[in-house]
Amino acid sequence: MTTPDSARSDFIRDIITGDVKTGKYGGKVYTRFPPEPNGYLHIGHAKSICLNFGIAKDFKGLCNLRFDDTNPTKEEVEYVESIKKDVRWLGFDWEDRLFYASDYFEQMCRYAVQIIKMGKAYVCDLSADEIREYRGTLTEPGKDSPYRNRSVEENLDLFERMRAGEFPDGSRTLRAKIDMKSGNINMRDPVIYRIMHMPHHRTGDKWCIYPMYDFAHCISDSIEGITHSICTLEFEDHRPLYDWFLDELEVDCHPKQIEFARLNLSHTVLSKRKLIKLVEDGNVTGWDDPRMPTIAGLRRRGYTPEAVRNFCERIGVSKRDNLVDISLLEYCIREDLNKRAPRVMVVLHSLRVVIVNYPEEKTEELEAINNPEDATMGTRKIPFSRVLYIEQEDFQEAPPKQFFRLVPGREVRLRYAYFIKCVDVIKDTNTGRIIELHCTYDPETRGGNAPDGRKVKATLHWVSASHAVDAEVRLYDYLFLKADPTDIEEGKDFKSHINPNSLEILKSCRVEPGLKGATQGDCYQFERLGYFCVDKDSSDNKLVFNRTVTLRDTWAKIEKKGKG
RNA sequence: UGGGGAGUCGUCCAGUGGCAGGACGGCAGGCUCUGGACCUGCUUACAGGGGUUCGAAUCCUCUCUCCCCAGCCA
Repeated sequence: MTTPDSARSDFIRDIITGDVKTGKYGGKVYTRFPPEPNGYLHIGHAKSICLNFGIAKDFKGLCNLRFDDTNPTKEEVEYVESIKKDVRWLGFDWEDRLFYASDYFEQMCRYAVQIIKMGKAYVCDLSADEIREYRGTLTEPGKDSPYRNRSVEENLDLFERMRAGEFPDGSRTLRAKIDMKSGNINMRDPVIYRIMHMPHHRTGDKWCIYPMYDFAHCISDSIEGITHSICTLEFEDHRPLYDWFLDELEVDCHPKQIEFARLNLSHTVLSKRKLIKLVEDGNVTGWDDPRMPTIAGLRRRGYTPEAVRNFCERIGVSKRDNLVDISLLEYCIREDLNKRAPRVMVVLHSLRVVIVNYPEEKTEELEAINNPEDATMGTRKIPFSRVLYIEQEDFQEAPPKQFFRLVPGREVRLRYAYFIKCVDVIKDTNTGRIIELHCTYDPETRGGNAPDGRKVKATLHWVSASHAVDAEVRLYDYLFLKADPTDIEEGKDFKSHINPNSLEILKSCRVEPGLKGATQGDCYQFERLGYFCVDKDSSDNKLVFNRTVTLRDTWAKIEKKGKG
């Protein structure tokens, strides 16, 4: 309990280690992940989840899941369910510690009364606009509300009647009496309760006043016995207020708030507002669109919890503004899938190949390795016959020098099968388009090796035409063309950088027969192409795959360089 | 121009008085029945100026740049 379990270290763990050493909080460590149920979780939340649950684990403490549900106008049950699902999927367990800020409304109300009695809070009749005017600006101090000096009795009475529902929305607020001249605007008599005649997803019609974040959050933390309240940088100047409430209330548990920089990921956006906009405007099909950086989107895309957790570990934690390159995320999923994904052969853009010296009716079963990284995954049989499909881009009639795949007259290997040589290119007489290739095979090279030791430069993936199963494959690309889509020109919005080609649907791909019956979530490496998983739209009649990520593609780089 | 934060390779994170390091990316090789994986090497950074010190990314000081805050959102 004195040092973290793992070697992992960051400035937050350092602070906590210090607190544990000095015996602060009795040497205990207790954290919480406090989402507001007003949207789906995204990879930025994953960073926070890994941090909070990870710290609890490292220090042998606990971490609660708590919904910060203090604003009934934006929050929905759908979101709490999705959040629970996503946290669980990421691999974290809150056990019996599922809480809601709304569980504490009664206690918060008692605390509010206590602060009023101390003369440190008052009911204010100013309108929202007036409060804004009185607040001053960043450079000018605010001025006191005319209601600031109401008597404790009057405040108590008014607050009681606010709670009883006697006043309309927006007519009054309860405010902390702190300092209208503070350089920190959060301390200029912040609102702590507002009137909202609005049913709450958990408390129903019980309340018509709801506490504000600053009041609710510190109290919730305190009630739960949180020791370290970890949040993002924008709450840094809320910390004096967090501490003010807990000091005034003289609570037993006064957690330490520590702020870290939120994650920014290149080529995507991570703000709930913007993500909601993408969903609502139909730029994506929903919160779980595989292009979305949401946990639900990543899951559907084929990301594994291990890869996401690993990513969160690798990006580290600090207080600097950051823009993490999405290539790191891709590296993490490739690293994971390379070890676990069975290999399989699939042709995306098919080109017909006839092996002219192979018997018409013959079919043979060839043995293929399921995963060269893991011998325990065994082998499988794949059918070979006279007519095959290969990838269109694996053949060129007039190739550049570095192209070493199939060309007229050249011999290449069909993976796990035979060496073949292209002897004829059949074209459509009208369009000139290549329709099929005629090749010969060398029977001596069965399995993929030549007894005479001769080598070929390329190995192609293929599928036997008569045995192939049709499938739809969805190829995804970055949602935004620019690394930082929020970096925009005057007068434009983040949508101006959206990638119009972030989704490409391939309707008639040919997959090896063994893939028939693959079920939702199954992931594979399509050899030489990338990692793919079975989408939820897939059915027995129609296979649908999502491309999770391509393989590292050296050839694509060479090609690009040639063009660029 | 008030308050609060932050500046280290292209990117992210370490280093807190003693040779600036790791990861990703990039580049170049090796190996290979996936132009994959794996292996090797290389590239590149302490925002700037003063000062303290035998010695400074680290301490002091001045400056510059960037981010956050004026919701009855969180």
